[in-house]
Amino acid sequence: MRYAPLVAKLAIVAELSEVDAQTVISLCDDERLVPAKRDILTEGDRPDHVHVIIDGWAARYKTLSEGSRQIVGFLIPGDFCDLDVPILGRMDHGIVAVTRCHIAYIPRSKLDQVTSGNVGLLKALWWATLVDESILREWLLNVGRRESYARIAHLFCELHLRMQMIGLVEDNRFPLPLTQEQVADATGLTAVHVNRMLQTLRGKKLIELGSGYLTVLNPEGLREAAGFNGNYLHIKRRLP
Amino acid sequence: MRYAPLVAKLAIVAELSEVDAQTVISLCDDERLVPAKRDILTEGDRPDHVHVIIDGWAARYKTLSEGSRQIVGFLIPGDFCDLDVPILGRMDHGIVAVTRCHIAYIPRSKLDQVTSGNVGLLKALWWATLVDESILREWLLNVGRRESYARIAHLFCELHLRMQMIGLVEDNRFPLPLTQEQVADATGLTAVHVNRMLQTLRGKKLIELGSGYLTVLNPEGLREAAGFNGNYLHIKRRLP
DNA sequence: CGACGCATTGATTGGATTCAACTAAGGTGG
DNA sequence: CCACCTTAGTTGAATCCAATCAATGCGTCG
Repeated sequence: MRYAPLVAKLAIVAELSEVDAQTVISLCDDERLVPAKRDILTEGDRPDHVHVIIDGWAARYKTLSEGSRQIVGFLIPGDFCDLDVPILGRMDHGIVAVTRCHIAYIPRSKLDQVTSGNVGLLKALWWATLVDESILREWLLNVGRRESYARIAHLFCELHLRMQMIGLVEDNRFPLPLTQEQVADATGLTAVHVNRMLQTLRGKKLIELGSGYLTVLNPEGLREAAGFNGNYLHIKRRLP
Repeated sequence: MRYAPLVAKLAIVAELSEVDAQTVISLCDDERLVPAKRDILTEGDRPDHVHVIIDGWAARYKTLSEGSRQIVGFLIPGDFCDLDVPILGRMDHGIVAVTRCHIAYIPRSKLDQVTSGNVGLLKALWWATLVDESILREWLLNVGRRESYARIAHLFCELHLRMQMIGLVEDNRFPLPLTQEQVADATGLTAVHVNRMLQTLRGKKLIELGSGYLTVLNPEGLREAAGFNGNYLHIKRRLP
């Protein structure tokens, strides 16, 4: 059901009782729809809600004054957009909806109230933000030192694993609603070059990509091509 | 004095009373020396102390199996190495001493004890880790989308500002103990190319670099060359 | 002194960008 | 219902920024 990704994600680190799960779900009663390509949050914003992706994909991004864009993270169902705002004060980057998104708006006060009485849940939220940070380090390695081919393979390995964490992978196949330009912006390449590298990935029978889905034909081969090691995602529990 | 950087850094977000400052300093009584190029922490470690740089420079890094290295952050006096370990469980990257480093080893229990009774200090620590995350996003933009010349300029702008935050800049001049290879590893370039770009930066009279010091001759010019905007460092107080 | 680390310079190569054209798919409105 | 338009993906050719390979200078330290 629609909150399964969020609950599954938190359950990776926290012991969630049935009651806890219901508590989390009850926080998400104010849900709003954001169309694709619309900003969910803009640089400089001081939101007073915490935003959680219930359904759809979004991307954190930063831009250069001359116009080029770097995507600094993808947000999938169960991900929090702005847990850092109460401490940092304002968004230092934007978040844009990649697909149409269902977003839960949780009043900060309500969240504080729940977490102040539930250490496990609080820790799960910190875990989520620290894993985001760890992912950023890995992305920096990816963009800074991996060749373009491995770079794209690595991104796919990560998304594969993250989608698995929230139960959205079946037979190594999962929704991947990204355009080649978005992949380019995430990997520091151009769309044209991404296109070419995708073709070599297809040519080597590692992946099948099209109509919004990615099938990993050869998971071990893809990991090898990427030099992928998932430790940086800090998954503490066996995946379903 | 030797703890000034640490206190200055925390004071950027927290109201530190004289007593608070003394409390923080008293945490640092177990200080150890790490020679240059030695690992302070290695990937996979599960340290039971929190490590704080009292003096010297260090670098967070990740490596590819084939050998190339990406520096994912520089640590200067006042910086914490491993605040995330209690939540994540283990280091997902290494930290190496760039210069000889004086490191304070704070027992985790002792830190917990102090922060549990001092919300301001706790928030300051969270601020520090979230700013690290923000810096990572900016670095990703830097490596992914800025041209090599601007990339290096941007790094220097950031280090300039961060050194200012902890009171180590005089007349736009501050210690910069990095080799060109280390700058290369931080910017995703090669040492040879860094060398050439440094020369153009020098040629344009933006910087003077040598014998372990960087002088920013033209701060505004350097910021412009870099497309630098310091908001991502989330400095909430006027600098001294 | 010799060895080593670091900085510098030149010549060459190559991976990725740029520019441009073209196809395919999908949605919209007359 | 089909002409039109937009968006995404694909392909080719030319160009360029940064990497690579290689050699040299220079200071420091054992």
